[in-house]
Amino acid sequence: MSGTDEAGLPAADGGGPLHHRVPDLGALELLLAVARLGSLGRAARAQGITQPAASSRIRTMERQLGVALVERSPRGSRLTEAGALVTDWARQVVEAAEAFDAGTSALRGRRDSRLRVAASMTIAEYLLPGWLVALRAQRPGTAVSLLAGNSRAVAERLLAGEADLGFVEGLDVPAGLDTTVIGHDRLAVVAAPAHPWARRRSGLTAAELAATPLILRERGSGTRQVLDAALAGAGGLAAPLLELASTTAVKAAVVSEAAPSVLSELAVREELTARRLVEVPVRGLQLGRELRAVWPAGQRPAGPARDLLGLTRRVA
Amino acid sequence: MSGTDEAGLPAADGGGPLHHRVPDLGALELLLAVARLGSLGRAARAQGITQPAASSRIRTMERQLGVALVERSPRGSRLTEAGALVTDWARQVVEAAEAFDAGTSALRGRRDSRLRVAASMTIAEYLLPGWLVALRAQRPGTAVSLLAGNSRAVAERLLAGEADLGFVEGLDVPAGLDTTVIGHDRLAVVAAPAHPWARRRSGLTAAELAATPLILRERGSGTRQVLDAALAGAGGLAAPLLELASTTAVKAAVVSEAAPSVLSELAVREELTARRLVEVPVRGLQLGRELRAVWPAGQRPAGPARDLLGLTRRVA
DNA sequence: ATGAGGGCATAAGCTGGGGTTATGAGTGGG
DNA sequence: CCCACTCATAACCCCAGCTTATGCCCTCAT
Repeated sequence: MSGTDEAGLPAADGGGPLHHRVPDLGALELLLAVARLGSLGRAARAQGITQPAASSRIRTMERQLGVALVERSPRGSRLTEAGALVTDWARQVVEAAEAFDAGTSALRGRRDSRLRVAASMTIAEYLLPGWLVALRAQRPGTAVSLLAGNSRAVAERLLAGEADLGFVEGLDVPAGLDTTVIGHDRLAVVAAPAHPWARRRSGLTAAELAATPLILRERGSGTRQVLDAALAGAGGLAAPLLELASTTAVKAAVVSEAAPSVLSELAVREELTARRLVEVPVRGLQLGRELRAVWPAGQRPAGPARDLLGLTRRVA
Repeated sequence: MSGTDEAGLPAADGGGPLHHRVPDLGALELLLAVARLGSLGRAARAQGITQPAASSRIRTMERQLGVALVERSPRGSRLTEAGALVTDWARQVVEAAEAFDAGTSALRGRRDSRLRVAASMTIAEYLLPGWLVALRAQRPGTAVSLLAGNSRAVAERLLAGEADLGFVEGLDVPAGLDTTVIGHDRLAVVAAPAHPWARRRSGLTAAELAATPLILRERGSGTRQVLDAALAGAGGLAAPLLELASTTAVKAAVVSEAAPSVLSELAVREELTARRLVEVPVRGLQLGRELRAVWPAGQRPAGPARDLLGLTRRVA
């Protein structure tokens, strides 16, 4: 796939595979329950297991992590100081798992679901799972099905009556659809921290960016489309150094190949805060784009589609 | 703890406990390996298991999710379209788990670690794990120990020689320490989507905010400190409606109790994109604060401390 | 005082998911 | 045409995590 080869670099983390050093989801959920409920027994009941099971599980986790997490007393259990910290990190994992669950559930429900959503890749990857978690919290019964594709595919599904609500990023508003802006995204020029551009506080010029071979998604992706348009005035985009199929492959290539790329802000948020990637400012270039909800012209969204639309307004 | 009671509301998600519907970390890692390496067998070897085990595991996962993830052929395996999407969501979970691992490893290493870091709560919760993952990727051998506390505690540790590098947010630069700004954070006024403030596009005035009883962290937290200072000119902060010990408890209370709060942008990023919370703009109020690295005056960071410092520059 | 009740720990026993080895069957390149 | 690679199936094994059954400790109300 990309330039990264697993056999070559042994995972780059500290020791064996991750799941030997991280408790499983059940244990993390249990820990959250203990934090919330203040007692192993109650937490156990909440998780549908017995108290000894919970006790043992927490103990195992403490041994595995080498840290005391809960302070047991005859009147209940409270989190240790370290336990509070661990619990917060655990919550991040559980929330990611919830998003995973929401996303995959939507993927499973094929035609029969009550709300059929079609979304572009970036939105499906980074935004939709969060929305679905929120939707589920608000309207627990709603069954959602998801179809991911580019703008054209989304439009086709909607017009064919095979989807109730769509989400696209990009500049074009497909014909025959009504639309509303739900937020904004921005493309960011990113480079590995070791790349010369990473030190440029002053920023690039648009011409400089246009002249540099980049690592990019393949032509036709929404991201690529916006970039092409933005750089049309600056001499047009240089031939890409590498064209890859997935955003993730691009990110991996940027990190390792030491060539820059342009990616959605949403896609690189994590990498930027962890400094695996660095954003390079570009002077005088508009790389913003609108995130839009779309639906068949005239058919104002109702029912679950309306609920979801309400949730997504004014993001980013 | 807060207003949320598990016995009352049954978890608010779709069905049974999460870990019955989400594959465990091992399976997710395996899926990522398959995506990266293009073959079940290679992925298996990379994970240190045998090919049949990998085969069975992926198959189990496909049954569990009800979606075909990989397309098997005699020349390898490629991801399905759905599989690519699932893999991306899986990656988010695995990355959260990596952060968990990095954080807890640091917590475990007590005194003997080579790099001893002291950090304020917000930074320890939301930023440090990501940095540690990056550090580990860059300098695999580094053993880090972590101590979390408020600004004063961080300063004490550094001055006592019990920590090599510290991170604080807030306005005060503790005496006897050298410091550099590594980024900026911003406090955000947040409310539940149902709260009247959530509809205010025009924004609040500072006086309005000051006059409203909020849900807050207890006095002494860095967040609270900044807020007090910022509202001193606007008549001072009203008596809080509720004072809670952890950021998470505050978030939960905001969602359920329908009273607003003021929290670090870092802490509510997830909730904002999922619209579990809504940010309310405030006119003419400076709620930014600097994130600073600190170390004992004169002792310029060297070795691993220098590495970590290099990683964290210019975040947010 | 003293029992009732909630909270945690320990012990013994079962079960199944996930691992292994061994093998077979399909496909494309030399 | 056979080798080298892929994946699937089968038979077996093991231990993580569950259960039930107990006991101790502490607190609070009678």
